Amino acid sequence: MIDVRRIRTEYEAVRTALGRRGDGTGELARVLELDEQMRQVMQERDDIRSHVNALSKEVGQLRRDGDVAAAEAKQEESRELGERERAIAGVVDQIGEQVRELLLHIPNLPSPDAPDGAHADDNVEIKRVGPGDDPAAWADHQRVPHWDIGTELGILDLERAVKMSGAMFTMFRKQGATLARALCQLALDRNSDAFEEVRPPTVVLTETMISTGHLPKFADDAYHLERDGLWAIPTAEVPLTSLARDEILDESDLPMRLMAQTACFRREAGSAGRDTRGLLRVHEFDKVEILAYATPAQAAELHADLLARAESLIAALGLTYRVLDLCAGDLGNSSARTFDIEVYSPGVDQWLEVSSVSWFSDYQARRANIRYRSAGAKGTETAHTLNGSALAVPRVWAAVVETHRQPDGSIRIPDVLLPYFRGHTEIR
RNA sequence: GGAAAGUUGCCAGAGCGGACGAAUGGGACGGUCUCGAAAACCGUUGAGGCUUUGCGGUCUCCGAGGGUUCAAAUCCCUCACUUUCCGCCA
Repeated sequence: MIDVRRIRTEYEAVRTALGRRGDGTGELARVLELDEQMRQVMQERDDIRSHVNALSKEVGQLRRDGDVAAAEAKQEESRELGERERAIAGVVDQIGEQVRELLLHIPNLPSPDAPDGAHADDNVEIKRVGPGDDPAAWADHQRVPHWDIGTELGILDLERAVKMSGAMFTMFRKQGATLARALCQLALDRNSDAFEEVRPPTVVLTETMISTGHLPKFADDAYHLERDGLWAIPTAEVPLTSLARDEILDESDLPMRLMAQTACFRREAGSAGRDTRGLLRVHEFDKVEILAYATPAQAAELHADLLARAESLIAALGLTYRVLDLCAGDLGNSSARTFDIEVYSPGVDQWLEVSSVSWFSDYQARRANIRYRSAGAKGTETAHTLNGSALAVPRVWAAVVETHRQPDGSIRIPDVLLPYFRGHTEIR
């Protein structure tokens, strides 16, 4: 949520920044108008309340003095004011709700550092490691899609997953299941130097989904357990961001770094028919997320660190990848700046987005009411939040299997995963 | 799922219609004393909105929401959570 005061005081700048997203600045003018109106009515309400409070004190005094007649006169006066107060207070509340509703739908301001652009095509590649999609770099035995490899080796059983749960659900078996687990374990182990491991709930309240910006705008993308008013999380970002909701952190505790492996659930409502084969787009998958709460001053350095950590994992798995600086028009709703890591996977001959590392400035923290207090300073400030996928299983699983397929059809297990493979060095 | 008790500031805990944003104790911070520290003593110590160049003014918040009243931490209703007991259970 953007700070209303910022809309009030820097209207043009906010409008211009939002304009860079390309999807219009819609209700911004309406917010400004309602806010103006609300402050006026609020002032009026507070004046009446002040008057009522004063009268009530006088009534108390008069009654103690035994002057019942005078007290009753004051009561009558106060009663009339009370009626007006109720009416005006109702208007304030109503406008307030309207403003909040509008604000919840307005996306975050892109960072000035985010490149210009309207579409994914305008994202800026800032780094490439390995051969990427150079056709000369890949052998025929690597040009087999993971669903074929998985079936051949008996490590991926999509048919039975569909029997249980329907299309776009998956099931790993044997060494395939081991690989899925090993990837998560590796991601957690490599970040345990600086991140606290958390195992949060995967089913959460509406308020928890609102805090990160997943609701109210994107309700169609999430699984909803209506009977209990709960939502299945699309990412561990959701519970981890609410961990500190409505709390005031100590500046000395910042940055606060958390990581969690959870199942992630996505309805993929808007992407029917795309990437339906194999593991590229699925309804449920495991992911290790790394997240930080920070002061504004710490944010840039942390953002770079999260990216470096996500990147080093991909590199350690021997995958070829590129890093994209997302343009303003392609940023997620809540993000001010995002770097994506895409792995090139030779079997499917595609760049796969495997990680998204974002800085949300104070957008989520304001929704979630997460503040911090500096030693000695008066009052509190809104914190910043950042997060990134350290490792999302299905696409990385696919890339590992396709990249490391040997001429004899077996899969070489990357060295960093060997500790989790009970002595095996290959999948066959 | 059933029953009982509870939810007040950083913590403990009082208050049970009017002088209560809230006693008291502890903690933390600052000061006096001291070569320094401890002890003692003094002081400060919640969050937020609107307004103001500033001093300040004003409103809201005692789990949440509603109600009664001139006036609610205090009375009434609903809900959530916590603890204990019973039931069920990986």
